[in-house]
Amino acid sequence: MGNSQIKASGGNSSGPRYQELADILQTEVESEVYPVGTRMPTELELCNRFSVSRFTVREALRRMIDNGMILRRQGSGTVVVSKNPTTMFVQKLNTIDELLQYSHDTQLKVKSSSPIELDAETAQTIGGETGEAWHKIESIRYLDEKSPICWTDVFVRPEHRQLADRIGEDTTPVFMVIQKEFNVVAEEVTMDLFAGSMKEEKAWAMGVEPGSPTLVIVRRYKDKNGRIFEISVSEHPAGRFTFSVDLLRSSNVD
Amino acid sequence: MGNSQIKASGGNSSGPRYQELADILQTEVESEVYPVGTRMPTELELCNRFSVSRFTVREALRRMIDNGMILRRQGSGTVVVSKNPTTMFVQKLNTIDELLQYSHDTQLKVKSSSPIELDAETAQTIGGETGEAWHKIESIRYLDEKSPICWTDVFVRPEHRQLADRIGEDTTPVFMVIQKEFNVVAEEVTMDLFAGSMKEEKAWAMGVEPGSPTLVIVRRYKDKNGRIFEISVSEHPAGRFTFSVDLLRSSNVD
DNA sequence: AAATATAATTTGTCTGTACATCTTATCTTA
DNA sequence: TAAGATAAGATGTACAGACAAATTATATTT
Repeated sequence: MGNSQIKASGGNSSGPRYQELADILQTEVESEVYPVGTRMPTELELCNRFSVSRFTVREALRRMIDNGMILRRQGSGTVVVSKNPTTMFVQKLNTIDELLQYSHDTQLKVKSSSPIELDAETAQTIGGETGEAWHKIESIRYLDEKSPICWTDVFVRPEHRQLADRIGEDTTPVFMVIQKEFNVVAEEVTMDLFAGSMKEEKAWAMGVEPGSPTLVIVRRYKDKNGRIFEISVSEHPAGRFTFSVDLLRSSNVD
Repeated sequence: MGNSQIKASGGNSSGPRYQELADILQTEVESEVYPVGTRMPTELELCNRFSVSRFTVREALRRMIDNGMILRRQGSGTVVVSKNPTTMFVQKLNTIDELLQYSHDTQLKVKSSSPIELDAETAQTIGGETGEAWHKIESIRYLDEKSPICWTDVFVRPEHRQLADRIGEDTTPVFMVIQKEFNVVAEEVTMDLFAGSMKEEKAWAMGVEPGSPTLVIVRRYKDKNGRIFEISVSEHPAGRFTFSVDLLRSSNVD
């Protein structure tokens, strides 16, 4: 009748029961009692083994899902996918344009806009195929009239070239414009950051000596099929821009 | 006796009931029925209002916790902390040393180790107070015998200076050594990346021309009290190191 | 009036039951 | 034998009840 227990938390030692259970199961996965790739016991089996209710078992397993050790599918069962708990640090972004990290009142001015086929060097840096057809938009980002922050080359798919006109109208990031206009969603964004030196033709526009140090940031935006729909290459002269990453230890890791 | 319901999922339309409920409450938070800073109704009140069990309510609220809209404290209640669901992109790190992004077989060789008081310039770059007492460890990271990757200055608290001897013994990252030896945990890691140029005294050690471009990475490790227990400043000559960030759109955002 | 004890409130943990839904194995039939 | 229907098994959703633990409000005492 659902009221046979005497004390809810019979736990004598530390925290809640499901946490104890999660710890035990976690240890067992680590020591390969349940090797990666195999199936874990069913909920009912765990209930019997530990003499707890399904709630407690599920609560324990939920924690193991959160740190990426197991994977569950309705009807099927529970499979071990990783020996050691993943996701130790998480970077949270509150708004979508924290991705770019430029203050909201910077402005992008388009210098040129033309279709290109990737040469070997460009293909290398942006991570594409040589000869691939893209549309290249050269632009400069300004803090105000006379303060250029960075030179940015934006590469978009030829079928999206018409958005070049829209850039600079407001402060909306380019990939946001694409998302809205062409109904694609950035599921994954990859960023590469490395040091470089400014080439002559860009140097004068940025007001620095040719060959002076720059922070290069390459951003690749992928849709849900893994297809890259935008690549941007930004070159920041030394002293004008700092890229910050803030990582928090994920709380749901014990 | 706990068996009065006829159908478990009375949901006529779409998904599970708790998801519907979460959607409704989410909309209400967005439209400021429950403004940020105020308290949401109690579980029991929500149970009555929607004629559902506590399970369903808690399951709905769990989702709102996950996307950072609400915050709950036992005994107290539920407070709204954000109007719009946060965490749009999440960076997952599988292992703790993915933070450093050096392949596991690189080696750190200590050049010098001495106590210092921060001068104005150093205080600025590492984000500390001028005159503060730290222990500075100068080192170089090598891929192999003759291939230096970067110059790294590590700053640790004076009380942790003895670990300087341990560095380079194995491939364990410095902050991991501190965590083990002194029982502190890195709850937050902040990284700043920017462009710089290599100073003369370091340039010859790295085998590059003085003033050549570098990628500078400043890492700050904080414990649970927000106290910084390690700072490292790494300077990578151009072409030897790329820092990559991979962001995934968080799934639990509807 | 201030400090302390008590009660009420609210979320957290836990059990038991029941049915839904998806998956997989088994059996049946063409 | 292969395709399709059936049954069994596993996880998902949902209900109701009970006690635990933390917080807050109330009453009591000094």
